[in-house]
Amino acid sequence: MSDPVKVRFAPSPTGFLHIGGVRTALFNWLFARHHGGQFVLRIEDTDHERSTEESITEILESMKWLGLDWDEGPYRQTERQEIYTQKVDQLFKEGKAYRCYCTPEELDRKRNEAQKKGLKPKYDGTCRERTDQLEGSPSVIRFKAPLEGSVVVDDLLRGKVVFDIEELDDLILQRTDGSPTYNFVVVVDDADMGITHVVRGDDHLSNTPRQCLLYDALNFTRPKFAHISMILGQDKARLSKRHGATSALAYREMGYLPAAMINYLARLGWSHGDQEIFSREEMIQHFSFDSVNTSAAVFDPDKLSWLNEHYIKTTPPEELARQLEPVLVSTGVLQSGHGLDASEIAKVIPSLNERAKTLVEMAEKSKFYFNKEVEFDEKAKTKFLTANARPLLEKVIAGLSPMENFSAEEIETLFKKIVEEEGTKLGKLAQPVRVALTGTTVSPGIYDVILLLGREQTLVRLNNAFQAI
RNA sequence: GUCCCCAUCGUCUAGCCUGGCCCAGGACACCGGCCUUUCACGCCGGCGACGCGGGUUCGAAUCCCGCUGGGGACGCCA
Repeated sequence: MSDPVKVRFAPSPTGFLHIGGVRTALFNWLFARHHGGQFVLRIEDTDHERSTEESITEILESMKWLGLDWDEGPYRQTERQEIYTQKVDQLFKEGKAYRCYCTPEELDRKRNEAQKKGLKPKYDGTCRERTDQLEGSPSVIRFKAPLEGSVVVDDLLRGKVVFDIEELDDLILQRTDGSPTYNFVVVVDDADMGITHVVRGDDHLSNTPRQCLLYDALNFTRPKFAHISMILGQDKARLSKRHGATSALAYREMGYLPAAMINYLARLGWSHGDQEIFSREEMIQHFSFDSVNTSAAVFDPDKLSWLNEHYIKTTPPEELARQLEPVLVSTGVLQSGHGLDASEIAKVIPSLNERAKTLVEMAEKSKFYFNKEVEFDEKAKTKFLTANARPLLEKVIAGLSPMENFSAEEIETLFKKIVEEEGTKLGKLAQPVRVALTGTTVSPGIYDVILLLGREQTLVRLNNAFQAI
């Protein structure tokens, strides 16, 4: 809790928010919360071509779902045009920027040529020293960067990273249409918003020296940088759609809990000794860049799944019920407007939370409880609801009907007694009953099922099965 | 191609900064067993790594150099 900290997450709205973005957001958020600082959300929508409103909506929805709350924003760069124009003018007047009339085609050609010769494909400075103004010709504004020396980027995670200025070129600040480019706005915005620490993906490290030069040219103090590693797919290639689901909301649809997602992503690159399970409070308390790894990490769906199972098991039933409810509706187990409240839904959870890896799985397994009509699995029916089962079911019905203390203990005593009388095994009795009550061979413990359904419903289902044989 | 980053079990990681406590610890996955009314859960056990080559040192996973490998950047994308 030393100096005030202000960080930001700045996604571009050109698609859904993916896992890698979430982790960047999370590290920013954790750092801010740990230091009692500010977390800003800024939408980098300077690319008119590809930015969409739907993306913005989805990004906000993802952040909310994951509980990554922001203190300022969401700012949108398209609404801040004025300040960019002003800063470009400033650089222009100070001789730190110039007009460039090279066409994209020309530049493309030069780049290819340079690359063919094995040279760095950078801008050759054709317009850097030109003094004439070509009225009416389209032009961009470029930054007149220093020509020699080196830039030292001081990274919190990697130490001092040195770049030779000769590797850099005069980047474009403003496009032909007058809109600013990323490397420029990011500097202006971060400085203007008072960002103290820029925490972002590794892929931005090589942009950083250019940005440092811009900070210097604009007389801004450079923020501190922390470039976190990227997330890779199982084949060690950059994580993309072909590795499966990469959008945050896709995980919500698949029935993952935000707590599991957050815990998983936090441990991807960050650690605190051998601890694997972290509450939000613990993460915030322990988070530090001192314990953040710099090597790239492979996304492991199995471990995410394990964490999801863990949180399904340990979240209090009523709380989990609130997260399960929309899934019950989306999977069609319940109709919207079902009228059940969380406490009613929560009743099935204790019997299911050790058997479901996701909320979707849990919803499917809870059908027997919410649907009054038993949906029979044909194979289960022919295998277990047989003539042999008839006398067994009959005894269960006879035993359950008058039972005074309708409890698991009493039911168990009854089952044991029937097994003994019939000279059979518990499995031979439990399976037919299970099929009669749930329609399938797989369910929670049979006594739990009976208790859950209640005596009345149990007897109805047992009788139906009995008569159908 | 050039520049930059990275390198411990299949995967996530602890250890590395401040060499000996590490013939390397934990977790996921996998395999075997136990428990058992189904399916799971759980419990117990097993398999499994310091990329390679040079140094420095009494001693290196830990420090230095090279190599190799992986990733990233080089856009009027962000």
